[in-house]
Amino acid sequence: MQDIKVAVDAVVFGYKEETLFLLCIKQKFGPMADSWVLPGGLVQDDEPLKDAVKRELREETNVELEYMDQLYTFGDDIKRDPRGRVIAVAYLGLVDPKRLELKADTDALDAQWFPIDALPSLGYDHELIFEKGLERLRAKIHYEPIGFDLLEEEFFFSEMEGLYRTITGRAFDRRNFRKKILSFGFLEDLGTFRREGMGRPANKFRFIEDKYNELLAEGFHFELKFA
Amino acid sequence: MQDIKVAVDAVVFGYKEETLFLLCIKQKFGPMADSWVLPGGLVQDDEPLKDAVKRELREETNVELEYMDQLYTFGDDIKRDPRGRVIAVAYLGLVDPKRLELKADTDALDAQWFPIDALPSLGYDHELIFEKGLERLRAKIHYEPIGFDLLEEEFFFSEMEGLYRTITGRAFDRRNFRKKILSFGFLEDLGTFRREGMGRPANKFRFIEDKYNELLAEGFHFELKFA
DNA sequence: AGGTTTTATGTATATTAGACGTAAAATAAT
DNA sequence: ATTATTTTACGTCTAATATACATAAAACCT
Repeated sequence: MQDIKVAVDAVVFGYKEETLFLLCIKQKFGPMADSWVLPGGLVQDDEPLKDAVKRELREETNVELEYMDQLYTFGDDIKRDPRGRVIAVAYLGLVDPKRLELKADTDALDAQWFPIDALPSLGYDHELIFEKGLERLRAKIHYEPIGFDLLEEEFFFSEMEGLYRTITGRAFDRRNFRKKILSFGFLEDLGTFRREGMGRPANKFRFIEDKYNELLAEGFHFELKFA
Repeated sequence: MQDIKVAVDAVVFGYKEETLFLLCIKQKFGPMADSWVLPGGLVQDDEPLKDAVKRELREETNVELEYMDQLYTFGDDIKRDPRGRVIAVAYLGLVDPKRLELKADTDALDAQWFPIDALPSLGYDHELIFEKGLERLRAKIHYEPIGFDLLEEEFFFSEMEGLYRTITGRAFDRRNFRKKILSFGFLEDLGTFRREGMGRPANKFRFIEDKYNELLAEGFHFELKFA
């Protein structure tokens, strides 16, 4: 008779002011009580995996995410959980943190965004899971338009630029970047807006998902390189 | 108390003469006895996931694969297994079928390669898993040099061409394809060999993994497009 | 009014992708 | 044995794309 437990964990990234954040909770119960860990927990017998992550995320952080991507299943290390054999199916989520009201809910002592270069030490093997999530994010940014999930619905081009610079860690030419993105044709130009501070006013843009899907159907292939 | 079982399944592709093959077994026991399914089975309590797939593959088909890639974890459909809640961690493997001696081993009635466009109907949700594997294979062929796992150690360029034509389903220019691949610099030219049948004798080539890894370290990025 | 900052747009050049031409080395046909 | 046919090998020209770089416009600051 098999005795293996199945858990789900969420690697949720947020972006704000040139910084990437990871969503963490302080655990209330169990062997890692008072440690920071990724949101997550055991799957219920009659619950699809993807519903389980969403539920845990809601219960522990009050964050609602309509869509998360399956990231990786961690099950090679027999002792990754001190309580016994547990495999974890990890999911990757992206949000603009301004859209969400964070609060430690029923199942957690605290919930907080940490800048990824100033993380607390994480319990279990969750640093490994985080690393895998970051790696995936950095890969995906090149071939899927996921950046828009991390920005506000309406954004200035320089904000998008900053996001890509932050995630890739590379400097690139603003003008060529803008030209490239606009050439895709899935951004709507919302016209000029005053910005706080100095400089010429800038145009805001919005990602048109329908247009993107239409392009995909025509064989379009999103791709960005940052030499 | 959670009651979920954990299984592993293997999507193993082989290539021969312009055809892609899928490795299947005829199940001996259980609700799917006498059905064709993917090799796989329940994970043992003290067994890493990756060891479990390799073990099942060996026990059921006599196939030894040193490396398999995690593909996807199937756990959203509560009733994917009629015996109860089972989630399956699927792995993707690639081999040159000529290198392996196939035989139904202890745990299977039969083991066989099927051309992917002439598959028997598969038990459980294994057609779904196969589809996911095929999709991943077709994606990977564009950005990782996985083709060489499916070819013999030493191969003619036209064989590689046929493989890429088969997997992508597209015609492309032989001359430009060859030029592109050779420009990468990870193939060793083994000189000219007589071929059976007509035509000018051709050079054999070999994939130099060390050279490829060296290139990766220098920032090289494998990429092929088939417009 | 002149300097600074940020945005908007354009152009010239280098690099790469794609289309295509032809010769060489083997077998097959007459 | 000479000529076609098949397959490979190698090269060239052109179009498309990426990269580097120039300049003007619109705001704020002094």
